[in-house]
Amino acid sequence: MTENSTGSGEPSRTLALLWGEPTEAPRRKGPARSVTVPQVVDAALLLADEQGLAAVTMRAVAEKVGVSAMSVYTYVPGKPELLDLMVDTCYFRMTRKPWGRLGWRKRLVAVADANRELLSGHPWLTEVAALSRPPLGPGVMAKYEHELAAFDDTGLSEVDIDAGLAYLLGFVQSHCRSAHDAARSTTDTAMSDAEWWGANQAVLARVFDAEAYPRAVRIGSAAGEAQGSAWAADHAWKFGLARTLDGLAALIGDDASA
Amino acid sequence: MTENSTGSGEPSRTLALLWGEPTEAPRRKGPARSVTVPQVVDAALLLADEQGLAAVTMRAVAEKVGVSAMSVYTYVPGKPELLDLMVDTCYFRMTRKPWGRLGWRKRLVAVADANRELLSGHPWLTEVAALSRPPLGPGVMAKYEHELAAFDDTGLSEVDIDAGLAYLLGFVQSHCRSAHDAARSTTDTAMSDAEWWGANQAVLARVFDAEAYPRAVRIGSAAGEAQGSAWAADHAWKFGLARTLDGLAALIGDDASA
DNA sequence: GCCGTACACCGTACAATGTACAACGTAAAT
DNA sequence: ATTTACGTTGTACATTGTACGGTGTACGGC
Repeated sequence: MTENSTGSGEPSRTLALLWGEPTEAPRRKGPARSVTVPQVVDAALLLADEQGLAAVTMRAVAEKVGVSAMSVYTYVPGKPELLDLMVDTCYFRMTRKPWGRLGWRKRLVAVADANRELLSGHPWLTEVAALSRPPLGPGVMAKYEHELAAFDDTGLSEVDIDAGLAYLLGFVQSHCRSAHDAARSTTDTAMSDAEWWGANQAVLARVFDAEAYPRAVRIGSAAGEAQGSAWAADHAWKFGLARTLDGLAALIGDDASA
Repeated sequence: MTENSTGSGEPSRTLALLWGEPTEAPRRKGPARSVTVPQVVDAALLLADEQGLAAVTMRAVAEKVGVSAMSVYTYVPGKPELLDLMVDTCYFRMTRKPWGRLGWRKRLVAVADANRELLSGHPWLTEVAALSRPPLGPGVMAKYEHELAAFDDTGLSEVDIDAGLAYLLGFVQSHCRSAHDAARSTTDTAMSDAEWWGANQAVLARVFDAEAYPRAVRIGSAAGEAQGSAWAADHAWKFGLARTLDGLAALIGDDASA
């Protein structure tokens, strides 16, 4: 195990798990299973949401569902597959309202907002979810289908729709990852931005040639002061989303926006 | 240790390390140090570049520089700080040509290309480098200053320049992260895209309702076939970069591009 | 010249992780 | 009643970051 990467292991076994094992012969030989796969996944999700991805250990999940550590392996082939299931489950539970008569721009804003909300509720997703080659479960498929539909009336080619959606989601994921670990660095060091700046200022003053970095000093402090750190994330969001939509508008041709 | 997060520990100590310890009294009491901090960092960089971030263990670094595992801690407070040093060193070594008379669009393309090249040469950077609150070392500062200068004649406000740069870099990082772990998933499973698809097709055919996901099937296979997987990354790059620049152009006002 | 002290270095040890392995028990199939 | 397949579990191992204490070295003050 090298990393928290998703999507390793025997693929067909993983797929069967993701889709709920439809080949399940209802009667088996041995003793009855004491829990279910969704219970295991839910336990892992609870741990990740409440205490972060690092708290998702096989032993912790096992204890949460009330079995021994090794029993988890009878439900799930290993930790990477468990992560796949967690991701797909999160995707599956997103609410998906039909698009109705909204223009493409409002649709894409809705896609972005929904993904931002998802990643705010499950920050660990930014550390785990791969944009490319995700686990092909029902959640991923439903999400993909629904978000593709947001591009229905844009007139883009199929390849461009795929690329455009990936681009939009890439922005959201990148933003949320930054916002998330900015929030975490102020949280789990128990050190406010002001304190951190104060602690470093002494060293910086001794070592730092302000004349060598005029723009960095000017713009960095301007950006730093203007943004109360909590507000900063919101500003970056509005800025980035507007840029992203304008960039796509240049490709689509803005007929009926607003 | 929870994660490969950068930037923990006593901040002033880290800063002094980053800036090469200018308070260094040249003569000390005990025996001479057998190696130097840059040697330690270079060893770690070599490991990361050649065998991935997971190969950067304190023991491996120690062996590479020829000391015992615990001796590394006399050069570096801990692993997070070592990662900070690695990141800052990579940034510091980027080539920075003065911008001359290029228009803003070409400048931003150059910024994006340079960062893409950086992240291609050091893929582990996408797993470690935080866009927000990076280690304030000389490399980070020089890079920041140089890239801010690319916005010099755009007429943007200071806050917008900062946001615009972050937006551009966010795209590059997001793209390279996807490209990198797409490449890795075809590499380290020893399974080509074709094999992977073949292995999954049987299960998917049994479980998958093609009528439920018309767009996903159509667009997904269109995008999949059109892209020979190696070509896909390049296409996504060109697409995304064009969108990003168009998005910024909508803010800047395109006077003299090309 | 001598010695105390500060510091570099190192071996050992510990807690946490994913998971391989084998023993044990249970319930359906024969 | 015996076989057989499978769920459950305890133990064990390799790997990680790093805390701790011991050992030796070289400089500063006498």
